[in-house]
Amino acid sequence: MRKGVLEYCILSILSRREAYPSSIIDMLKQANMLVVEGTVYPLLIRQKNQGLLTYRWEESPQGPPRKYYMLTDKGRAQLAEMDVAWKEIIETINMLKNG
Amino acid sequence: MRKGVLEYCILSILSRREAYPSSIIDMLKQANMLVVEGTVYPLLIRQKNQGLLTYRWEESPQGPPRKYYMLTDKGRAQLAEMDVAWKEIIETINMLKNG
DNA sequence: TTTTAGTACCTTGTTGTGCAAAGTATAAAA
DNA sequence: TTTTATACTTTGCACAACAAGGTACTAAAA
Repeated sequence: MRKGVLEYCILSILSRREAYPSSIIDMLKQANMLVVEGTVYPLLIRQKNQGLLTYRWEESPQGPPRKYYMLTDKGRAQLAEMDVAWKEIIETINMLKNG
Repeated sequence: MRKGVLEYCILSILSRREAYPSSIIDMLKQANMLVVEGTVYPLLIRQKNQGLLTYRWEESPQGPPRKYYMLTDKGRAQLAEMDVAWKEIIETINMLKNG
């Protein structure tokens, strides 16, 4: 069931602060939202191509440079829509369960 | 985002009472969970093949006979697991949004 | 100076889900 | 007997998630 909400999770994470893919994966793992690189990298690229995200390179203290992603205005608008949609889904489930 | 929770929705509907596919689709539509036949029929067959559902034929007052689906014990157990998983997903989203 | 270890980003091929569209079948009304 | 309404089913496509493997940069160890 977690599958469908991944896009929402990533926008939510980036709404708090910019982050690079490896750290996003770590955050999702810590939140019990297990995912793998092969899922997250293409998803970030898709969201960037939709104009929801943008990024900048930054040198790392150790290792190769990091690609810091952040929300665009369009991404913030999309997140606001998804906040509404998410509440509706929760309502819907409650309705189906309780009548 | 609705996509991933369809299986859960159907088990939830059938936990209240048995139902035939056309009426399940109507219930989902009324709950703003828009779906189409080409999604629901294969899903019901999948859940039946997994042993989560069973069905019986019943004559309709008008039109062709209806295929009434109902939960098996295994289906009820699966639903209980999904109830837990669903709560966890809601918690996870909250955590990602608020830290 | 070459190799290894650690970190980070990316791609390819497979699988399964959701959907549009078309198809089959029953029953009753026109 | 054709149409209308209801109901179940199948086919082919598109795309998302994943496993697995690949590329590349940096620093420390050999």
